[in-house]
Amino acid sequence: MIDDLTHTALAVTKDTVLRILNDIGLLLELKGENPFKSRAYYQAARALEKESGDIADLVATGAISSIKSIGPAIAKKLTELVTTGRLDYYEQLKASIPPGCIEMLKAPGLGPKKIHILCNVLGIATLSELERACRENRLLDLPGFGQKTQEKILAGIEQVKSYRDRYLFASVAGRAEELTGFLRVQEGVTAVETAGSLRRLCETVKDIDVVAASAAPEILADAFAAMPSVAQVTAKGATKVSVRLSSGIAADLRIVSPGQFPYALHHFTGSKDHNTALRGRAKRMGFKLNEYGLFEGERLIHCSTEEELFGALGLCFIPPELREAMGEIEAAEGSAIPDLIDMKDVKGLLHVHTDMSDGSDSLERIVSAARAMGLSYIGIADHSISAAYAGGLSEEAVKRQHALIDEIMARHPSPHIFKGIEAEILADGSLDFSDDILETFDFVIAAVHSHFSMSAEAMTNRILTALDNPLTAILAHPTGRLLLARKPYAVDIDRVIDRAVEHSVAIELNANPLRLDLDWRQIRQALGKGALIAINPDSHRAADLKDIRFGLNIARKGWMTPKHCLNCLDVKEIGDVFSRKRNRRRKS
DNA sequence: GCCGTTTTCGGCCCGACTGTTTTCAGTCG
Repeated sequence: MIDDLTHTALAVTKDTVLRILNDIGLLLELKGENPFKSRAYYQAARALEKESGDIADLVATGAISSIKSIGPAIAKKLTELVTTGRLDYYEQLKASIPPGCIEMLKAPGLGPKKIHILCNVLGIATLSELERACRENRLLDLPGFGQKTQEKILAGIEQVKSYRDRYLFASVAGRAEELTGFLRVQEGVTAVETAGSLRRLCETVKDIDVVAASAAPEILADAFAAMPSVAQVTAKGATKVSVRLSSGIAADLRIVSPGQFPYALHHFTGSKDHNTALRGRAKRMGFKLNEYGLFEGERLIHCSTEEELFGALGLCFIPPELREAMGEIEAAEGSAIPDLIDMKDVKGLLHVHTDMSDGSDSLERIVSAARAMGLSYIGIADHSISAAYAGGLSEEAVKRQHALIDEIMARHPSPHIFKGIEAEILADGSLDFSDDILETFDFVIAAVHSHFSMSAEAMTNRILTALDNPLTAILAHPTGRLLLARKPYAVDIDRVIDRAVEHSVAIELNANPLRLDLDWRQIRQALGKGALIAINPDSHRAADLKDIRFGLNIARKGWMTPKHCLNCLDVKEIGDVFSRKRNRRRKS
């Protein structure tokens, strides 16, 4: 997806090349070009992604031309891009399409064809122009458009607008680290921390909040405002500097004295509701709490860390991710803050795609990545036969994959490879492979990927039916949401959780930074009902196994401990869990 | 734009749904 059209090529990495190829595909679609031409660019990106070699070497040696799906035209463009750092064709293409048209793609129900018509017939170039045209009923006369379409587009625009100026945690966390790294080495600085929703590990964030302690605040404020990544300084004073970075996100720096740092860090971490509750507690204890300190009358109660601040209020330390006014203060009072799950507790990863369906890395590469991460097992789960769009596995392909897994395990016993499948939950709740086939897997993940617009009642019954299948071990991404892009489908999640608990089906916490589904609020709810959660990467590249960290963030935010997590079981224990599933089917 | 034992042109992965049509195009996953 095009999110940064101001790209100026510096070092051309493989990721940049892939992004540009995909952008070209998208731009060609928006121009109304031959759809197979744009598909050729998407295919070239996919093919290149699977190549392990360095992109510069592939170009230098001419090996780029021998990659299937990269013909003479694309090879020439890639050579220009890698050797000069710029691709003229791409720049011209970008310049020929209003950025507003690209934003329109984010509205559900609007695709390249319709956008092409809107731009060329009505001359619409921005989202607000499109909104006005809808309200003036100007879409009704266009070929292929009607009342319903116009209403759907209007609803889509509302959705896009509501997501504007929000960012995925994963796309911001790295930038925040760069920023704090830069600030830490400035003159006079004694402490720097990210605060706000980012520190609370929220799934999406509005801006980057940073708190710094410095003996020389003016120098730090100047340095921050002058960072190369700053596009615009929106406010600048002695204690607060606000900027907009060239990537579009806003960043706020608060500068305090070293002695004020723990109070300010706590204050700017929030949440607002947590702060309100904590201030109330302080007041009842005869104190006053604000960003500058904890006071008894005029006297500052000295705290050099957040731990000491909580201690002064009769509480044990509350991890930032729990500060949502959801019972953490009461828990901290009774020293009942749980020992939250961590990467060190994770023994293996399930729900991993390979290049046999829509992943881009081979099984061997994924297994060696898992080995390098120190995992003791990995659970392969490619798409099943009905997921045609994702290269779902046929029965024959399943047999081939199982033979390959046996062969790899014979050579390398560790990590252990569990044979799984991400089976489609069809509209009636049945799974798309027969139970006889499903039984040949170690575990079955059941997933909804179609028919999203059912009624809540129908969707709930559909999922309950899938949970009733004795072979279902895990329910994938239970609400189907895509953060900042698609709302969850209508479903009674309470009943789903109850049934999953009843049948000992683990509920997935999908760690893909776009999904993070089940939501952390519902995780907490599920844990209360005794649910077991599987934190799954749903990875499509070997490198994406590391996305597990985003899932762990959300798990912690949902008060999860290792005992709540399926993949914190060791290889023997989880193998037993899977065996019991298959035995239950044989008995039933 | 890519590909090829159907080989230099003509096809390229597909099924369901929706809204628009009166047999189909666009979108989605």
